[in-house]
Amino acid sequence: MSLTLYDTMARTKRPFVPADPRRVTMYVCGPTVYNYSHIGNFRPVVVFDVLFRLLRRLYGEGAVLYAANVTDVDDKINAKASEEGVPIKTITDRYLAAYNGDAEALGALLPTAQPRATETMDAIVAMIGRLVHNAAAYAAEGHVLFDTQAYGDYGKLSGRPLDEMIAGARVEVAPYKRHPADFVLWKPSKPGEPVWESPWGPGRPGWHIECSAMIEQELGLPIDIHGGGIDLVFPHHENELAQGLCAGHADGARQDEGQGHAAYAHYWLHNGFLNMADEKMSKSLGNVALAHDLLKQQPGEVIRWALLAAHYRQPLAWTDDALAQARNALDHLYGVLGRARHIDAGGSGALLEDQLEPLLDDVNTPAAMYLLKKLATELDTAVRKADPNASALKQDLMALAEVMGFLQADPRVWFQGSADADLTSRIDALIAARDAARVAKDWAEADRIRAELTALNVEVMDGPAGATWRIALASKNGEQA
RNA sequence: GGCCUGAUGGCGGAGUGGUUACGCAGCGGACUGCAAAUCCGUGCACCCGAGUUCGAUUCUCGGUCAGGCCUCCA
Repeated sequence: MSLTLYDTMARTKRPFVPADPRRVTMYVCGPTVYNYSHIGNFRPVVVFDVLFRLLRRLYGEGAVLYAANVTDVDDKINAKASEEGVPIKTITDRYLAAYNGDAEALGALLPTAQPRATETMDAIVAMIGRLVHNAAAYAAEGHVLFDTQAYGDYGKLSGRPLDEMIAGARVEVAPYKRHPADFVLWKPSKPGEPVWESPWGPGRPGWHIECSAMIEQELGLPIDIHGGGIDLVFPHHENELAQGLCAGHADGARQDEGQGHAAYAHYWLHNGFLNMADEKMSKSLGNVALAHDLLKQQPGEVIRWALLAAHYRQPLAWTDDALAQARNALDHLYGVLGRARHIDAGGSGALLEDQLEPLLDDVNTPAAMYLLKKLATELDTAVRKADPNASALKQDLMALAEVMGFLQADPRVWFQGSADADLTSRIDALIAARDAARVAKDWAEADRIRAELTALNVEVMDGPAGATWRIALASKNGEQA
């Protein structure tokens, strides 16, 4: 059983072979913490969480190192801090906590490392120093710039040869740049902004260098997998790659087979965008939906399902209907689990190859979800027929669900939704009374009680083992259940 | 202007050189005191043109449309 991943550099799917199966490394570009992140920002969080879980399943929990950075030095952070009249740490701590809270609600495991730029400053300065020493960077007017001419393969990842980019460049070129494509490694801080010491004068790092330094510090180069949104391919990842290689830590400049390229990351993975009405969701377009707000209206698992409903490289349209369908699918699965609650899943939880297969094929979550639903239907049938296979089916279902980060809640709790303990016991009493009326064939009373439950927004589902209930779906126009 | 993706039924969404998964919605049936839930069955699609091929939705080329990147945007 082997994993295949689509590598942006090779522009094709390649079998995944870690440099060291006892130490598999993955790095994903994380948030700039100056505000709440929108739901599109969480697509890579959820997608790479599935890959993280899958890798842990394949190589062992302790064998996978997953680092996701936190950019806590940035113009927007400075602006927010001065607006509120507080230190930047107040801002970054606040929004990092919110981000991690939202990620957790979406069922994402915490990465094994979450380095912050402010805590990586020594490594950043050291790496810039090596770039200058290697003549791959130069200081000019208080800035240090990466010399793109020093790296012959610049543009290879994104498929943009340097000369073409100059032709299409629309940006005004700063006078201190030797070449228009050169990018900032270090720059002076403006008055009042946070500042760090460096051999080139006080200032702060550019964005790209932070990721390379963190990777080197947290994971060591080269890494197995580097992930992020498709928009980061250029310039961010192109620049990371260039500076990372020229800083000379890739000892022996290992050549990747078939890539003809010294290694920085052996596999580059990029997720497609989440779109709002056919357009990219972005703050500048003003069409954002904050994960923080969505999580107040829907269980995180519903949002997670909707985020994984399309293959990670495909664009994903974000609509109310997608959320409703996600809710529907999960209700179905939890319904099956509720009916199978007396079945002991037992066993080792080992996954058979054919169950993991969709995920092994470039993390094909829609195909895996289809399998999840199929297993659930089989389990439901087996439970109804008292088939002894039910235990094995439940085990298979739960094992696949765990790798995908689904179905970890108790079915009863899932359907209770927003009901508190008080309401829950009241509903349970009504259900019991109605069951009694039904046994007595007092249909009028049974229907009266059902009407009462409906008024409480509770749906009743009769079954052989007695009635179960759930809080009804929020209506489509977004009302709270 | 340059570069890069994508185009599958009413909607969502996989996949394939030769009967096009599946979900939702629709329709029919089973079950049910009635409903709901569940189960079974069923109708509906591969952007256009050319090429390669015995055969193309799948491969190649061209076109159209849509989206993205070229601005420290997941």
